[in-house]
Amino acid sequence: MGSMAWDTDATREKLLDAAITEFSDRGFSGARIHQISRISGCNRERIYFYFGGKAELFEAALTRELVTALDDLPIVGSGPVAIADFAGRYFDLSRSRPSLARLTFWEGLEQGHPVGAETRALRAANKVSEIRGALPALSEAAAEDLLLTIVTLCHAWVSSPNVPLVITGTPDDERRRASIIRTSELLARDAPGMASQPS
Amino acid sequence: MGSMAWDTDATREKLLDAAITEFSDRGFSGARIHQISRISGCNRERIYFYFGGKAELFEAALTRELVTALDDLPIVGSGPVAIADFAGRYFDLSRSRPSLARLTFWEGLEQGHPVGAETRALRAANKVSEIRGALPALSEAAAEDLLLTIVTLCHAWVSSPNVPLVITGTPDDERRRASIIRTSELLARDAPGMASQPS
DNA sequence: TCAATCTCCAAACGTCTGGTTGGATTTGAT
DNA sequence: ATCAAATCCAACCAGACGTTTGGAGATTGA
Repeated sequence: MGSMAWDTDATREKLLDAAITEFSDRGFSGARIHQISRISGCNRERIYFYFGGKAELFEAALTRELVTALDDLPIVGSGPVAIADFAGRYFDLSRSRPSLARLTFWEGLEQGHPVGAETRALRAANKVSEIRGALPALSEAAAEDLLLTIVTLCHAWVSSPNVPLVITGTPDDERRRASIIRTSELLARDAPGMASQPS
Repeated sequence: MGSMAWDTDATREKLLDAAITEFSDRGFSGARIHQISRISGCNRERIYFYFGGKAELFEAALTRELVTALDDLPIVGSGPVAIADFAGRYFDLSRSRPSLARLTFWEGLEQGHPVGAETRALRAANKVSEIRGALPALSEAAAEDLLLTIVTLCHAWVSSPNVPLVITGTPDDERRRASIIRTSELLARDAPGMASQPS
């Protein structure tokens, strides 16, 4: 009758959420299946039923978190300031959802091969197009380099806190945000026709 | 006098070298004590004799690799070009000894607290002074930000290859090197008092 | 209602892990 | 030759790990 069957989707979601948390905190090797089941409130066995194993769960968690990365961050307006604005919003996103940056680094350090490479490459390419739309003077390669620099700086800030700690003392979010924004703007301004370019 | 009984220092060194390799490759959780003993050629038990345990060996390996980081990389000359040159050499160093960058990220992601913080802070401060010596127009904070940006970009390039892969396709060392150098130079030029920047 | 099906869970399994131990073997000094 | 220290080695330990299993309880269709 009307009453709902088992809420199997909710179980999957709870497991995925817990997996994202645990894998983001401790990486693949450090994550514990027992801990994921504990914080999800589900039984350990459900992981194997729904996902197959630890490795597959890692992939599923990674996919879910990474694929939607650049989506909600359009570049509005045009010119270097629009790029700087985008960088600021990407910084804020990385700050508010550090699992994205951390999972990215875990993936690179532990796993090696990127999951969902095609999808991510596609979204990255779209973002590069957006950048070039806002900065027609930029070459394709320069736009890629710029996006890579912005993403790298934001990710590293949230996932590698001790380098900042050692260099600048107590980390200061606002200050770093301003620095990254400034860097992005300078790079955006550094286009052929606006200044002399490196070969 | 003369010759020593057993070359105990060599044993320590072999263990440390192997530990650096293994920890750099797989991180703390992923590294296997058995593997370290294997590639060092020493017995597993020697690790506990000399270092106490896995955690202490990790600290020792990290210390040895990180503390000497910025030492052999003086800033020669002055002006933005000197900074760009430094960035290029730091890039080359990171490329040729990736364990430095990787261990730094492992430390940040897994461990949290920086090992040898005081020593590293001191050397970083020295480097900041050097930068300011080459660029008197830069404020202390700006010099710190600049150093942090250079180090971050170089480290991330060698330890997080999939972001570049997804954004630019096949990674190109020379191209990235040029991009980081250009970024450093732009940042170095962006100082109060240098209102207009000729290239 | 009955039986089939699905979700969940507790317990168990086999393996691997970091770490320990005791003794055999090597080495240089005396 | 003898001694002591350094090393190796094999076995062992207890705990943690990822994974599997057997069945209990809930749900559904007839």
